[in-house]
Amino acid sequence: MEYNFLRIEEKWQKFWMQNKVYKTEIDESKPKYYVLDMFPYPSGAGLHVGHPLGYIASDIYSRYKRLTGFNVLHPMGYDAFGLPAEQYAVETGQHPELTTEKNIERYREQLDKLGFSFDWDREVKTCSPEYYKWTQWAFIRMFDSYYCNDAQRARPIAELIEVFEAEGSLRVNAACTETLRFAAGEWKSKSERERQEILMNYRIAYLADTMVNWCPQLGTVLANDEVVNGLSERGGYPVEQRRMRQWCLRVSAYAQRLLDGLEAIDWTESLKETQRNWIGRSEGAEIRFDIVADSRGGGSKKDGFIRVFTTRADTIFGVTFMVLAPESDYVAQLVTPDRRAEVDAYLESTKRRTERERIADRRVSGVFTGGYAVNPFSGKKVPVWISDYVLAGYGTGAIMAVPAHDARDYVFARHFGLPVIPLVEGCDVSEESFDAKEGVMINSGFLDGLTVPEAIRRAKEYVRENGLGEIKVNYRLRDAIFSRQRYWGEPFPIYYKDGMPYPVAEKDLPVELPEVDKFLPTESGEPPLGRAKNWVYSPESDTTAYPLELNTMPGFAGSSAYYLRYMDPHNSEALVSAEASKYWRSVDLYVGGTEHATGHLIYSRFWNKFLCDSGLTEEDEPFRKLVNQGMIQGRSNFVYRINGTNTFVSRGLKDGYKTTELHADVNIVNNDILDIKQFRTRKPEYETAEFILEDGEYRCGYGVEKMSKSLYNVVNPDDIVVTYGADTLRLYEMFLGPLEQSKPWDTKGIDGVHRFLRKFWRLFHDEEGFYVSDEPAGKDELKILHKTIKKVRGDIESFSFNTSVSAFMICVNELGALKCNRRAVLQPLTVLISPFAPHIAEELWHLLGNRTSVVKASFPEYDESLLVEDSFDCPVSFNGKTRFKLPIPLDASEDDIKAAVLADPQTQRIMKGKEAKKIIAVKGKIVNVVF
RNA sequence: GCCUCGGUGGUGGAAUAGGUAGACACGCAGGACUUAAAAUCCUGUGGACAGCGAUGUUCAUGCGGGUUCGAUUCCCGCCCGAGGUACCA
Repeated sequence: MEYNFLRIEEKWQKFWMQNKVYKTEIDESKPKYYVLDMFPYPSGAGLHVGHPLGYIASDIYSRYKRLTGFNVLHPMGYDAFGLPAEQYAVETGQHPELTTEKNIERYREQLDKLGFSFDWDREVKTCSPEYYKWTQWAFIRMFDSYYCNDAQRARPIAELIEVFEAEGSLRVNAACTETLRFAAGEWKSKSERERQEILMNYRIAYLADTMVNWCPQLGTVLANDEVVNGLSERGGYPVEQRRMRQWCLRVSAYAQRLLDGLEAIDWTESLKETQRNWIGRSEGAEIRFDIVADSRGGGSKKDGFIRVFTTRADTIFGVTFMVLAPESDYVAQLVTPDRRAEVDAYLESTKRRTERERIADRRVSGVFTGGYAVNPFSGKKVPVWISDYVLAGYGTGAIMAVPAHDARDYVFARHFGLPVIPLVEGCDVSEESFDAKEGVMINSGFLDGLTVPEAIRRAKEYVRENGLGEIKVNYRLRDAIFSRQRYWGEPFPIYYKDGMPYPVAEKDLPVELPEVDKFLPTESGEPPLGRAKNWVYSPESDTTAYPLELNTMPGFAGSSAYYLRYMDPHNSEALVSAEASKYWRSVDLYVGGTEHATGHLIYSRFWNKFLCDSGLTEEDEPFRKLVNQGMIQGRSNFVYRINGTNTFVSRGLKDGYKTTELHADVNIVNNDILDIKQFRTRKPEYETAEFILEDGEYRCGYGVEKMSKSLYNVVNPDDIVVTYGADTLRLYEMFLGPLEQSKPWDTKGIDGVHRFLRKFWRLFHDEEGFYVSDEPAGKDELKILHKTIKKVRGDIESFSFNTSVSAFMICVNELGALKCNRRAVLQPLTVLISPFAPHIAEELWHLLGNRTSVVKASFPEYDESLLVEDSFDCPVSFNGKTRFKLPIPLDASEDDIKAAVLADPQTQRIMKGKEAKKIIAVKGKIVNVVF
């Protein structure tokens, strides 16, 4: 009987669905295990063979865990809000909900063909109101919370109000935008609006005027991780800096916890490192430089000093000037009247440059303010400049410049002819700065003679002891900008009263996305929600219709807590019930791509920590172990058209001609040989094409590129499933190489895996049909089986699925050679392979006479005693080089082994009568003779 | 620039505690079955040299050193590739 994979796969997919074989419930009698895939954004292009790679791996692991006695939660859903659907809507007028729904259907169809063991009853879609109700709910919790630095956790904002009422803000140590100082009496005398403004300074979800990444083409602001090299991640449009009032999340309050949390989780070192870089902790000192009074500009109103942050307090004696960011508040204090015109011109010119231009064009620019400040260590007066190489958003937006020991300051100093004072003995600063933290200090007063690390420590102590500033830790991580001027996203549960935002009552959630006539901004420049009719809210006992927020939430809002919702997806009372949260706790294994390292994976960890502070989640970290699957790239094929003709020349002959390289659809190329007949049908102009062949064939060139429609290298999983079956596709994707590694898809190797499945099938069949023998298994057969069980168990635990597939192939080849058809061997082997190739396993499992699904079986154990040999083919080496193998009894002593080796005629031939100087015998491993 | 991970046959890749380098598969070559093709099965397959031959010799895991009886594996210094990050003070 033939292996009819199409019939088998259809049959069992139907069976699994109808019987809800993969439905999961809380079961206290079993240990839980939570396996999660990063849910996909359902794009219009559908899945290509690269997408399911991670899903296959996680499915294998889930099935394995189930077979080893775990209650496995393995859900799937859709990250359904997003820009492409909205842009498509703008172009076509179709509601994004419709296109999204259509795409989801298509995704589901494709996924269903691959035999995944998802519990589809738990499906979530971020765009459904039942789901985003809880995104909105979490946002309100953040709005109603502040971060207490003493307790290192979020607390209700009501507690903060109590403190303000009792004693004012002086003893409050909370994460905030600006440190405010007021007494209880002052608080009490403030108006409602003033109080709300003060509280906004502390809320974890807060509204603030900040510098944001504004993308004019997209008409929206973007978070830092959505900007790559000054261009928008989506679309690649220029991004500029703008000051706007936006919702933000106080992620920076969690910087240290996000950093510390990395220690305890099982992620790859490189991913942790990426996050550490992104968080960017640096230890240093914040030092005050007094502004020289008579140089002060007219606009001086407050402090009279400039704060700077530095990690190199030791270099303070080398400060020859200071620099302010153009957007810095200090600018107004320092500009002298005679410099005003020039400074204004400079500020104007920097404002016009986009971030991209600043990066691309690093020419030195700057302007002197006319003002001076005093070095608190040396008492020396230094000029204060403005330049766009200092960033407003990091540290204090002002720096002390030490040109001798900082490359950027050096370039600036040389350009404007400012002095450079070397501070390290023997360093040469004639050509470039000396940035290394090594050497012995000079020209540095009381720091002279200390090494650099000693000097850093000493200088920081001096700052603290003399009240010149404070020792401080700075983070690069900024608060997340949480507003988007878009339609297709979660609406904010916020309304405005007297210009101040208030949260919608919990009972009125979700605030559903309203209908609009067009998905574009309004004529007055408001976001698309400005077009909605009746977009207002009336809180209880107030009949006034207050306007609702016009912005929507960004893409990462919906993906930040979806793993919690899967635990209890239909709960209308809570994001997740206490019972479900206590049982499932957190994700044990998370599989997905690295591209989310500084986006989703930071936001999710932040979101989870916030919910954990409120007692809603059990674990501080959401994803205990994370595996990054590599990208499957496309393998493109090329044809070479001779310039100015319609003649195509084969790869091997193309060097004789001037040709243009064109993509050929990989689906009409086999082993790099072009199907000319099909090629002619692809484009009208190809119909009459001529070909210069080699050996009667047209050979294509190839290259590895991203898998994309426009490059004609997309391979569709549906096509593979039809020709080879889902089990073959699953095995082949795993066989392709290590999971974490990126690799090009090349269909030609798939035959080997398909052949293996047919051989496997044949073990259970003779000419008549299904036949297995009930005779006891032979020793050799059991040994093959148990060797494979041991190998596959180890491989799955370490995610080395590629070598498991090899182990299966070896096993089936060896059993085939023995003509093994014993049930005692084939039954456990069926269970063993079922995580990888579930359809064929299920079919064989039933043919073997089992009534239940193979999912309910137990993963086979191996018997070590069967694997032990009584003798061992010991490799014998001479001077480290292995020459032959000698069977040696395992119980032989080392002396016996040495004697046996020396007595062997082959040894005598190789040594040609020479004396052995030394013999090393490692039992069970090797013998090495040195002569 | 800094950080992380890699570099093994014609190709994808094995070698999961320093111990037979190249498992398994693709491709290729030869053979069997077949009127033929497909499918299937068998054999060979890192390079060089020697031999009719079984076989033997020798070189090989990016390059150069080191530790070791023995290094793809550990250490030092380079080269190359991929990814992350970058006026972050």
